[in-house]
Amino acid sequence: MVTRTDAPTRREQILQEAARLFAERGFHGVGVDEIGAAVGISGPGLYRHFAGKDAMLAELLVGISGQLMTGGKRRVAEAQHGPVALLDSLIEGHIDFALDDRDLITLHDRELDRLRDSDRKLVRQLQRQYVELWVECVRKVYPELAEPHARVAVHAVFGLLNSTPHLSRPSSLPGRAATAALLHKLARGAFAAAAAQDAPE
Amino acid sequence: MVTRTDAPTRREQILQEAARLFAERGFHGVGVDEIGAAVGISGPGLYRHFAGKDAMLAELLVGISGQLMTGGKRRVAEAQHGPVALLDSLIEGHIDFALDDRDLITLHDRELDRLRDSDRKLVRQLQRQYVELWVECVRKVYPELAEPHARVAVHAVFGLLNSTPHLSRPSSLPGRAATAALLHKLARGAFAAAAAQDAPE
DNA sequence: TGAATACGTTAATGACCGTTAACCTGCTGG
DNA sequence: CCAGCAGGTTAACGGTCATTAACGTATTCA
Repeated sequence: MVTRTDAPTRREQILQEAARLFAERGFHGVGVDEIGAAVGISGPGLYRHFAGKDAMLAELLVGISGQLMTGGKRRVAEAQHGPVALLDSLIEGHIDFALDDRDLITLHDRELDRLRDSDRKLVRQLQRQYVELWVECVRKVYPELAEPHARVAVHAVFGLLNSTPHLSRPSSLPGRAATAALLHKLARGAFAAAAAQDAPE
Repeated sequence: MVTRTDAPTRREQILQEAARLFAERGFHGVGVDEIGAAVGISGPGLYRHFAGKDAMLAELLVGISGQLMTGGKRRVAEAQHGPVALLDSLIEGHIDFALDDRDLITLHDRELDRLRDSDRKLVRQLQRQYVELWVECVRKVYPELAEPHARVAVHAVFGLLNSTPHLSRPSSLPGRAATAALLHKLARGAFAAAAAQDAPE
């Protein structure tokens, strides 16, 4: 992991606050004045940094799917201990993202339809590729699992891993590490069950 | 299941179309004129049936959580074959809902924050009770699972089961029955894995 | 019959909000 | 030293949109 020591640029501040607000109240539910206020400048000042409100959302969503996709590809490339270890690595990466960037995860599947056509296409393409990464890996681990089933299972596990934002604010959570471990087990268990032969009645 | 033979009232038509539109483009992304047009009347005509746009969303969300809660309680009351069968019954009920009322499931965790305080409180309370229903049942099936873990697992499984709206339109799905069966297996597998002792390295 | 009621209509109102215009200030490099 | 740019400001414009007003029509029923 690359840890940054330098201060975030104004642009980055804006993106972060915009992500928080969009996640809280929805894209249309937040005004540019509020986003400005959140970083200490006022409404129209944002236009020195972004072409418009849409552009902020686009940059956020493209950034998210790109990051997921990049991380996934890196893990695939670095895989040296077989498909099982790779699957664990993918799961771990996704969990880190879900736990550390709740706002982005929320936006990711909530505001996609508010994008311009071209941006939406790009994001969807990245998402699809990311899914394919997982599907391929899952099918190597569980060859008996038919492809359409594997795809549904992958989507379902994404839903499972992305469920953390729905938890009442980090209150009585078992602690970040324990939560991550639990989610990991849940995901692995789901895949394993999908692949298992139907149990006799 | 109670099957209705009589035609839906205008009110119900409106609610259904509003649900579809809200799910597609978000509460703030849909105008009252569009909702009206979807049922063949125009904008302000809706005010003969609802106090306002907010009221429609409120009725939808309260209805959803109420329905989930009622169905859950009924299943608990009817349970006669032990906790395992009850858990299966709860899972089955939730899957039916997720597959048959995609729009409502989508709204359910996307637009909650657009509600008036009192309505939001009511919905959240119903949701919490529904979760508790599940948590109790899960803990009977897996007594070794600590309560906070069970709660996280239940939320995660909801995310898993609610993932169907994210699937590209009912295209290459394995068919409704097969999808339901697969989701069921995934959910059971996830719970089982949560309860299993940590596997030795 | 005829009054009330249910269910629409179109036009107007008023608020909100994204965006642009016009203007200001301080730093920075030639 | 001053030109130019980066990064702000407030005020104004224009469109969208929920809601209300005012009005019409058919059905019901006493």
